[in-house]
Amino acid sequence: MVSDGIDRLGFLIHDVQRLMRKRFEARASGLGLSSAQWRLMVRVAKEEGITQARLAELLEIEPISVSRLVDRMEEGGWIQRRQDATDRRVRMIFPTEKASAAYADVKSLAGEVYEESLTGVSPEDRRMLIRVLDTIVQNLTDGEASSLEKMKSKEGAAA
Amino acid sequence: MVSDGIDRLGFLIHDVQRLMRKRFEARASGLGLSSAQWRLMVRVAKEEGITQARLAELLEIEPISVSRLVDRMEEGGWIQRRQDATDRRVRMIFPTEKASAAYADVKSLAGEVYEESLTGVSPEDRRMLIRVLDTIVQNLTDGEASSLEKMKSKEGAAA
DNA sequence: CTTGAATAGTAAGCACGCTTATTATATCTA
DNA sequence: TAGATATAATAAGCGTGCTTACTATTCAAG
Repeated sequence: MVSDGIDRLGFLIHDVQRLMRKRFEARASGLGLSSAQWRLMVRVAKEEGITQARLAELLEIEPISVSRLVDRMEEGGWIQRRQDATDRRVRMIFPTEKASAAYADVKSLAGEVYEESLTGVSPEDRRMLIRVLDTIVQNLTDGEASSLEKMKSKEGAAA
Repeated sequence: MVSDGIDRLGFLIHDVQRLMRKRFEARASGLGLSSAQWRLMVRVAKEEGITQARLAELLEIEPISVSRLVDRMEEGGWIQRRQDATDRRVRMIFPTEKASAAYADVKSLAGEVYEESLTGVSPEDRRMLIRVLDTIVQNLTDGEASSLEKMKSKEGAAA
C-alpha cells in the first residue's frame, strides 16, 4: 500500500528543492544572486514600482523577510527603493540597469537547470508533474486562510 | 513549447516544499519538533548510535549543521550524545525515551500531510510523481561529486 | 616514536525564513 | 477635529542551512 514510496514524499520534495536551489546558485554565484533574490527579481521585472507589501503577498513570505531581502538586493545593486509621492509609508521597488541587463541570462540559466533536472523524463510525464505539483499547492493552500483572498474564481473543487 | 509550465518548475517545487514543511510544523508544533529535526530523528531511529559524520552524509548537510541541530535536539530532549569508547573523536547519537514514544505519532502525522497534499491525485499519478522526483534527484546528484561514493551499484546510466 | 595527513566535531559569522514588537503614516469614525 | 484602528516598513532575536577556520584525535609512514 505504501510501498509506492508516498511515505517518502516529504523527503523527496525536500531533496529536489535543495538540489535545484544548489545547482541554480552554483551557476548564478558569479552574479552574486541567490534563488530567493531571483524570485523577487522576477516579480519586480513584471511590475516595476511594486511595493514591499505586495511582494510579501506574492512571494508568500512575511513583510520583514522582504525588507531584509530588499536590503541585501539594494546593497548588491539589483534594485532600488523609491518613496511613493502620495503615501509616505510606501517604498516602491524598481530594478536597476544591472538587473534588467542580467534578467534574460538568469532566466535561461534557470531553464537550463530545469532541463537538466528533467533529463530522461517524457513530455507527458513532465506535463503530469506540473499538473500534480499545481494540485498539491492548491490542496495545501485551500483552507489555510493564507491572508490572501484569491479564491475569487475558484469554486466547486473544495472539500 | 514552454507553455506546459516547465518554466515554473523551480517556483512550484519551492512552493510545494514550503507548504508541506509549514503544514507539518503546524501539526508538530505541539511537540516542539521541526521538520529538520524530524528528518534527523528518522535516521537515528533506524540506526541508534549513528555518528554525526554519518548523519551529515545521509542528510546531505554539512557536519556543522548536524552539530547545531543535534545541540538543539539534545536541549529539546529528543536525542542523547554518547562517547565512543574506541574513538574519542566520535559522538554517537541515541534517541531518548521521549523520541521513541513520539516516533509513531509523528510518522503518521507526516503521512496525513502527504495524504492531504495528494487529495484528488490518482494512484497512477502518485506513482509517477515519486518516480519522476526520484529521477530528478538522480539527475541532479550524478556529476556533482557529492562527497559520497554511493555509485557502487550504479553503472551504465551516467553520461 | 615522531611527524604529517585524515577524520570528527565545533566556532564564528552570513543568508533567508520566522515571530513578536515598534515606528510612521493613513484612514475611519464619533 | 480627535482618537482609534489599520497598514507599510523595520528592529531584535531565533532556527536551519552555508563557508571558512579551528581543535582534538586517530592513523599512516619514516
